[in-house]
Amino acid sequence: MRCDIGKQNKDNVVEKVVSLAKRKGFVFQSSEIYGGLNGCWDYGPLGVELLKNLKEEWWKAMTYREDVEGLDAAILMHPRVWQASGHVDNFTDPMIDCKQCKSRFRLDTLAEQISDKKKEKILRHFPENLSDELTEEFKGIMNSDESVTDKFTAILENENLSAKLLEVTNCPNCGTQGQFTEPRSFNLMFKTFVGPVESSDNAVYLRPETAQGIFVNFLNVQNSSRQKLPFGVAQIGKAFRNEINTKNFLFRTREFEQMEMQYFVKPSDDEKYYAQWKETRMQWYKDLGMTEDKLRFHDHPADKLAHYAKEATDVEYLFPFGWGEIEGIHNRTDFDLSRHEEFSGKSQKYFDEETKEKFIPFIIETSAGASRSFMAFLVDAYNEEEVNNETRVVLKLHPKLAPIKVAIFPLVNKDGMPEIARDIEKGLRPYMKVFYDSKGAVGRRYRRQDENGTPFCVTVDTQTLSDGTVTVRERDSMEQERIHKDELLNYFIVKLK
RNA sequence: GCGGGCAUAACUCAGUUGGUAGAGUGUCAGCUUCCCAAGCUGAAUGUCGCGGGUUCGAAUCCCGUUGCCCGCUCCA
Repeated sequence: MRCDIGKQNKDNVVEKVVSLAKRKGFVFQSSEIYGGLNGCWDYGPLGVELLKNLKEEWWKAMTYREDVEGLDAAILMHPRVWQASGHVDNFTDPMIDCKQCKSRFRLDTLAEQISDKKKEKILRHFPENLSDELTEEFKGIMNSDESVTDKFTAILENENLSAKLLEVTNCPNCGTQGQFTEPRSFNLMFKTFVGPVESSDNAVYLRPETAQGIFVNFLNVQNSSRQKLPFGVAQIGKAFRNEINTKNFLFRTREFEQMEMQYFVKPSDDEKYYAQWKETRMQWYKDLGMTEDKLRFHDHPADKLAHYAKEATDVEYLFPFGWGEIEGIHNRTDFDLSRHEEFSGKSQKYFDEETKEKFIPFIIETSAGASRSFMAFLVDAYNEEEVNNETRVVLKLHPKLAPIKVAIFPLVNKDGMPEIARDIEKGLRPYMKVFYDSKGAVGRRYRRQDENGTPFCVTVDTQTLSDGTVTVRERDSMEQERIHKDELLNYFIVKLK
């Protein structure tokens, strides 16, 4: 019972944020007037500012330093890139469902869920009912030196034998036989075509990650920037994955934006820089005001690492629906550059002047989700407070992230106050995103800005007319101080630094 | 992809046994207001997600579809 109530409250937060996001212009559903497009979202006037600020903070933190260069690679890349990266082969998940108990299994891990004894038994009886041709294929696999699990998996992944084996395999969950659906294969990459003709000869993919654009430019960047190891290359850009399920607002979408930095190091330095970047990246979220208690590392256990990784951890944020990854930090070893060297035939080695050694660098990857961070910052900022027996909705966004930095009001819309307020607006506008409002009661205007996350409101009142000072109201504390209008620009520049 | 829930104004929702839609909030215009959203007057807004069907008549019943949420699954 208590659980259910808790869940309801949690769900409400996401719903409230989605509702607020639409109402105030942060996020709209893609193609909404046509009924929407699954898993795609548009950023509205305030959302695009928040997203831009978020990316800018990342860009400054990650590239305004001696040892990191920026890059913006094309979304479309040579198809061989994705063969080298492993995405063509590994980015697919053939899956089956048990019609009886509705359990779903990945074909490549199904064998692990069945005992060796059982598998041997199934395989022993399997040759029955096979055509001669298939029997040959079957024997070929069985005569290898692989483990029984690998043999079983090999047959499951064999186009001709798979269905036959599934017929005689029991569901690991409910034990029912012969109730598996056909394996469905999903390649999570979006495919399209270069040029006017749609044929497999000119198929290309929308990149499923920005990282490969960095890897293939490793030597270009290194040569042109004269960088020496260790150094990094950073990039912000869209990536696309044809996810089976989209979920949780901006958290799992088919089109999303990444902020990735690949740090090239001597192989012997990998652990040092992996640890260093872990801390640096975690601190970034904290510095931008994300609640510390809702941040943690989730280290990947050694047996669950991706094929390219030696070490991996996620920076996770406690969303209303649970912990979710907002950034991955990986030690990718020399996997990527070695693969590209192999597939392109172009040496990717680095020559170390000091030791006179030639080697392929290791890569420490920091891969942050811009869209996911956006959602995390938004959810984290959402607050409802009781003020004078009323609920105040306020987005406590860090001033650096806030879409609008300063709102400027005349206390009343007469007596020369609007003119002064307009002058103040004009003076600040070239330096920061400002907003002018003269409509309705001033309290209402304050609350409206609270919902937008605007950290400061300037109000021109009667006293301004005589001594030139205005009130500056701070969003979170709702406290005011008087500042001379000519000091405002400096005041805010310091506050927003 | 499976199962469940939901879909009515910008937002949150109401809509009785089928008779062509309402409220609150918000928005806009004006008045009032010297500092924290509920003062006054007035106004705009919906082919009731979309497409079929049943019916004299569908927001309401049936089928399909799309989207969102939850669970499972998945997330190299």
